[in-house]
Amino acid sequence: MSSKSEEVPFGRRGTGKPTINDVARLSGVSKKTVSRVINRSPLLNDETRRRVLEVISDLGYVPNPQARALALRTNFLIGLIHDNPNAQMVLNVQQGILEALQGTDFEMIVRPVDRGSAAMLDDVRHFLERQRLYGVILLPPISENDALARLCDEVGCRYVRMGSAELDDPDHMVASNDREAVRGATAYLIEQGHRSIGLIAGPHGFRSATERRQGFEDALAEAKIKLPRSLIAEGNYTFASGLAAAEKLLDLSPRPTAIFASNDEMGAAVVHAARQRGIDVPEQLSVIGFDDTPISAHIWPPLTTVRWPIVSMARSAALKLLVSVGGAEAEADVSEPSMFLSTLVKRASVTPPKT
Amino acid sequence: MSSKSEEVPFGRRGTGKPTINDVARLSGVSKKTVSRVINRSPLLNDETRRRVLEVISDLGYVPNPQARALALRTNFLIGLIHDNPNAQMVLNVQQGILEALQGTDFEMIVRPVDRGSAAMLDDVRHFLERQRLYGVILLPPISENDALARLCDEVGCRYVRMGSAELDDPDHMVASNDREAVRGATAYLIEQGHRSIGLIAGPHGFRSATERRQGFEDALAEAKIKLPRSLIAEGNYTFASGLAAAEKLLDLSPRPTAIFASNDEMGAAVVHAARQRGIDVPEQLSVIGFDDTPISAHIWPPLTTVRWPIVSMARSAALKLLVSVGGAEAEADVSEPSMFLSTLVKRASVTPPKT
DNA sequence: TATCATCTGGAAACCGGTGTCATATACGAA
DNA sequence: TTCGTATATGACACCGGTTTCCAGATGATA
Repeated sequence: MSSKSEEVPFGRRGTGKPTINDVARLSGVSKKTVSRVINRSPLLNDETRRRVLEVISDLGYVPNPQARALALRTNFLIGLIHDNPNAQMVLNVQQGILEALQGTDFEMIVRPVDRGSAAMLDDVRHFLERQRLYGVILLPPISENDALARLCDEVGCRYVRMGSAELDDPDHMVASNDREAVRGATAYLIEQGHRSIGLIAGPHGFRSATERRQGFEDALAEAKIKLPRSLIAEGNYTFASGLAAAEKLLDLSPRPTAIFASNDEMGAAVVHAARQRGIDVPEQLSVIGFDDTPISAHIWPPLTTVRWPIVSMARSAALKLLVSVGGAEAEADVSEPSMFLSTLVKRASVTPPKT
Repeated sequence: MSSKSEEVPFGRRGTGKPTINDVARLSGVSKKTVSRVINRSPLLNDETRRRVLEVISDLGYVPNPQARALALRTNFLIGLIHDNPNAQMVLNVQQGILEALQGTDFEMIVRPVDRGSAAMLDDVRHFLERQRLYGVILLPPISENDALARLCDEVGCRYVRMGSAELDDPDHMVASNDREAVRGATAYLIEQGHRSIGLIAGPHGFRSATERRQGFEDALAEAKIKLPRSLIAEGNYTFASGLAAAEKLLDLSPRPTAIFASNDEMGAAVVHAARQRGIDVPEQLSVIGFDDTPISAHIWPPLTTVRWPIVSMARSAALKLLVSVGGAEAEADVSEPSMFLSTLVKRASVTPPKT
């Protein structure tokens, strides 16, 4: 004994857990039958099923996910691939996914990626090929990358993209109607009497940015309001970039009486910049954000914003992936919705302009 | 063909990937030898190793993690168990863990739990037993639950607890010196001339709350300042609870000239409540928060706060779990640090009192 | 040169499930 | 009574690695 082993000991640990063989032996059936019970095969004798279930329950038997993963050539993990800098949004998405996974055997694995990196696609490919995930959910903005979606197809990994507009066929997509929502929010500002409205757009090349900008322009066009280019500033969804953009707009003269920011971080930055300049919000400047993340309710004044149903979208995305599982449950073939509507949340940051 | 299969088709998908057998055949050695190469066994002929590595590289062979997990009786997943409501903090922890896992074969799996639920421990036990995680990281506040740590021991799962004070032996713990940090922050307020300082404490029963409160009391005691109970209000780390607590303190008369909030959310709430009452921060009220989450820099005025090195702590926690892996690397036995120091970040929310 | 310890590498079992296919029983029809 | 035919179950190989155990090769020592 204690003969020095050839190999490094690594992670070995004994496990005293009951296996499918134990269950089979004790209930006097074969492994395969136990497997059938576990997988809810419809071809079983009720009496047999009952007996096996009883033994399973007595033993506290739990099937080994690793063994299943090996045999089925896919594990029970849903991956979340994202490069989103907004913590609240990422966490909301995680929450939505986990809600969907609740009660199933699936778990969630998180994988941030670096859009900037040239090796990004290779990294993801390596990741997907190694892990043999059941499926992945792509969070914007990286979800807008078509090459990534193609890659998933290529390696045979199910995927659902979350987005601000249609990106793909509904089976692979969950989206919100950003354009229409922003149109509505902007129209609200116009209703209130604003005519000089600034836009802090999202970064160039982002679908969400384009959609929101178009919604903004739609509303102005409807009201036949001209939009000088100077009233559009670009940010990249961070507070800091929003600050810079806000400063540009607030230094204009005449100054816009309202600003629509393409997300709450940048909206909060507008409020911040205004305060630094002694401009009162909302008395002298109305502000609307987008997302309805907690920050919008926590700053003063609380931000009027567009509520983006991100948790529901994420839940739906995860459920889309799981469809075709469930087997026996046959949870009706009510397919998950693919399009979600955003709504305007009116808070204190908007009033009619003084003029 | 198309004979209706007995079983549900489930997740099967063909995989055309090279296996260890292919590698063995092509390089003219046995599976075991390939396995030795992969696991960096020191007992190999260099020539053999070279040849095998070449074939591996040619084939683009990647070992199947599911098969390894089955054989080794542990997978390559690190779990993050948390019940923390602060998105930024959870994400920071995820970031730290992922930094540590970078370049290894490990992935991170996230598991939020509900402290309130009576079934919490059973849920976690089930989760750990099923998944056979390599190890888990426990985030506060749930990390302070000793029963949870015992449970990990019991099911044979490595764990590291993150905390605000020593919770356990250093092998299972990464902590910060909250008490001393808060003492310093409070001393700073006292230096500035404040004598009537309010505290918004964390929720009763939380270690972090106790530590921070004690640090606060330490500083006052050192300066021989009496602390009436009315100057202490309790929140539960959320913005809303901070608002209620702040209102209580701000309605006092005489009103405190400074408030220490046990986290940034509640600190931001103090600023918010002050503004609602027309109290100027920092002219009429100084505020200090804790954590240095982004919100502290984004509100106006930016919050002086205690920087909690949460990313480093999380990274260190993950590295602690991975110790004993690495095998050949033998990355020196420099053990990961267990205690981290928090530092005061001075921003605009503190000035000497006017009086 | 004979002997023994040390390397090196292979065959086969194993981890714990699943698929395929064959078989045994039950039952209705010819 | 004799066949299908459907239902219920089992034997066995397989997923892709790791480990045990053993044997041949090598080199040092007597």
